[in-house]
Amino acid sequence: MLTERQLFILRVLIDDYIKHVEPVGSRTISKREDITYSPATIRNELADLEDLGFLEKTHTSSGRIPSEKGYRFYVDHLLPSLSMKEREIGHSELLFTEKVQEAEALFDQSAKILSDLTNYTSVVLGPNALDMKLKHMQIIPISSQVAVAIFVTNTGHVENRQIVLPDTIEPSELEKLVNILNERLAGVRLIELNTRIQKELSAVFKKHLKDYQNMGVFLDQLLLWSKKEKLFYGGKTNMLSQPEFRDLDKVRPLLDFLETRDLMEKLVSSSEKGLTIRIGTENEHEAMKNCSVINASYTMHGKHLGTISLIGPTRMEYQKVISLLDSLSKEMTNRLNDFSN
Amino acid sequence: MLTERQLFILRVLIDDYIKHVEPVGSRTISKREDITYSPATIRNELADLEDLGFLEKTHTSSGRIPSEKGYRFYVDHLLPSLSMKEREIGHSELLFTEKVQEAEALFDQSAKILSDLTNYTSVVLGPNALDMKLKHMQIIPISSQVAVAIFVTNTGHVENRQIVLPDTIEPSELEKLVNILNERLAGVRLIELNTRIQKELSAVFKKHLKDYQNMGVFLDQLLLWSKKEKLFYGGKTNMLSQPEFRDLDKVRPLLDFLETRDLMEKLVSSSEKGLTIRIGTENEHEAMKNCSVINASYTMHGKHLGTISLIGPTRMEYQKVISLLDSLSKEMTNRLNDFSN
DNA sequence: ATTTAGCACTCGCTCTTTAAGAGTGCTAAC
DNA sequence: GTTAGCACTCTTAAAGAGCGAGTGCTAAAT
Repeated sequence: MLTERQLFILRVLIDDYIKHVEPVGSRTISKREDITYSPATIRNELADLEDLGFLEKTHTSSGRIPSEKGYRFYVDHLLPSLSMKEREIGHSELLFTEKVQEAEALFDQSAKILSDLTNYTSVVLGPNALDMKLKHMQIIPISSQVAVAIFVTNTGHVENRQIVLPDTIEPSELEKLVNILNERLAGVRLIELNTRIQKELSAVFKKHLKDYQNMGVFLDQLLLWSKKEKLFYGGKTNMLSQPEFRDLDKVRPLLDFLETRDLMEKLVSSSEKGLTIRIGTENEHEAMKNCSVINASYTMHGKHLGTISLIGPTRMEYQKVISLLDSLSKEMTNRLNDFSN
Repeated sequence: MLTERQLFILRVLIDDYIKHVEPVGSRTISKREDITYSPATIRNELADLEDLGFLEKTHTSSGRIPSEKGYRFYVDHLLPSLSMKEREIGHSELLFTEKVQEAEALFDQSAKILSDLTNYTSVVLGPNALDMKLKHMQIIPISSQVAVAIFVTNTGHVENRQIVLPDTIEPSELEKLVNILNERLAGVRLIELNTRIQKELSAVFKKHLKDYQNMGVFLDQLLLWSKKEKLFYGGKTNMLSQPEFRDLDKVRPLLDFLETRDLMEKLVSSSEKGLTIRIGTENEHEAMKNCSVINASYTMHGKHLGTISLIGPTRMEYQKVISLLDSLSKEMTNRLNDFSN
């Protein structure tokens, strides 16, 4: 268990390091007005904190920098109360240029705003369209063999794909099929269409469709969902201006990471509501070992839809960033719910 | 006018510089087997070529590097015949993983292949969907006030947007409107829909639609095209491994440029068929002053659809890249035309 | 009239040395 | 328990030496 003084010193040190991005020595800390101990005393405390794993040295006679454990402790126990939150909230409303009409524009702008305000990189993970409910579907033939299948969701999202029409299928049959699907499956989440069809509609098909046999492959093709959630970026290159990434060999993996969809999706996904912070190796990827990721989820009618995330160096300004992310995700939630009125 | 020998030396020098990315001195050139002159002679020629503006020095006693004018001359007059082209062509067919079904996947893969093969950055500018012809349109109400408008083109592309339904409009009227549009405007390019309606359909509307007056704003909203051509990237971060961009302050503007849609679109657009090369400042942007851009257009039924482009340092391997780009754009053209069979 | 050998000279790089500065850990005194 | 003092470590920046690549010019050779 840490003493009051240790807690205090740890917090002061991390605050200072976050601000100046340079190892902090005992003298620097002792210079603060609210500190009554001498540098020597502080040195002793620092040595203890280092032994406990909260601090590190860059070399034998350097000042201290926070370790990953230090940051974790700082984030969990030492963050100043989010009292300044109020001030920021007023802000974020103003930041959206004019009124944002479509959800995509909202996501895009949110990411941009966040990265502009923080100078870090931000990502918004869009809602998974496949979780939306089918409003209407349609198949529009393009040529004798190719058609476009279109699915409109209750949220106004449109999924579409090209499909190959089997030779055997007749236009009238196709129409019947579409009618059945629309009648029976409206309101079903896209992702569930497949199972619902198999469970409930084979009888109906058998009754109304002539060559039901050949339909199987066609239906599979029609309902083979592949698209992933969309990602909206802000400040992709901001990492380049962070002092700890001044080195090309260190930024490269990071930028490559940002460009790799799968990794980003995994990084930024979080089923949890609210706010999660992952520090350094907690992100479980080499390229992210010097970064922290903060995910905040936005919702619609209380349901988790997606996340807005910030990626920055481990010594990011947690306090500022957290309150920002918190208010921004709430603002997104508000606006999204406004859309649906 | 340059002498034979000057031409020869200029070409050898640029070839060497492109290969080794280091200033080339007289000794290096004289060491080549097919050179019979002494370093001193070459020094004289080099001085002349420098006076003529084809070469530069990095400092008073360094070897020479090509100037922008030098590269331009090299590209225009000195490029070895594209005899190796044949060899590459066989290649590019094989490089596509399995069969590519949709156009988007083709563009994406082409960009990836190109950047993998060159280690530079590549961009494919997708076709402008607004140049495609309307196959079918539809308006699907989501709520009492919001609807989704969907336009399917003859190429199977789907454009969609959300629109606000005026209170005054009745469902039956909406249906009529859509029917009229589909009957009268099938085969018209999306971009032209607006003018066609204004020119030819006002009479029809007046006849069939009740509140034709209020329709104006609604139609404007419906046909307000904003989407731009899509961009597909490959090797976005490849520039980081180019020796001339080892410096962070030099890459930063470049990467920022790559992320700026407007600039990229302008950079990569070219109405010309075939292949265009822009070197350094010819790209008319500070961030691109040390880069060359090569655009190759791909077509469908002989019509220019879009471009596949390569962005690399001015000392890129023009020969290799040009032949690659040439065959790749042709391959894209082939495959696109196959789709439409 | 070219071409070439020779040579002095210029830069850029790398390596070493030096000195200054920041910071630590330890000891002994307060 | 706290602190002053001090030896020691490590980093950084600056200065200087030496090397190598390359040039430009001159004078001789072809």
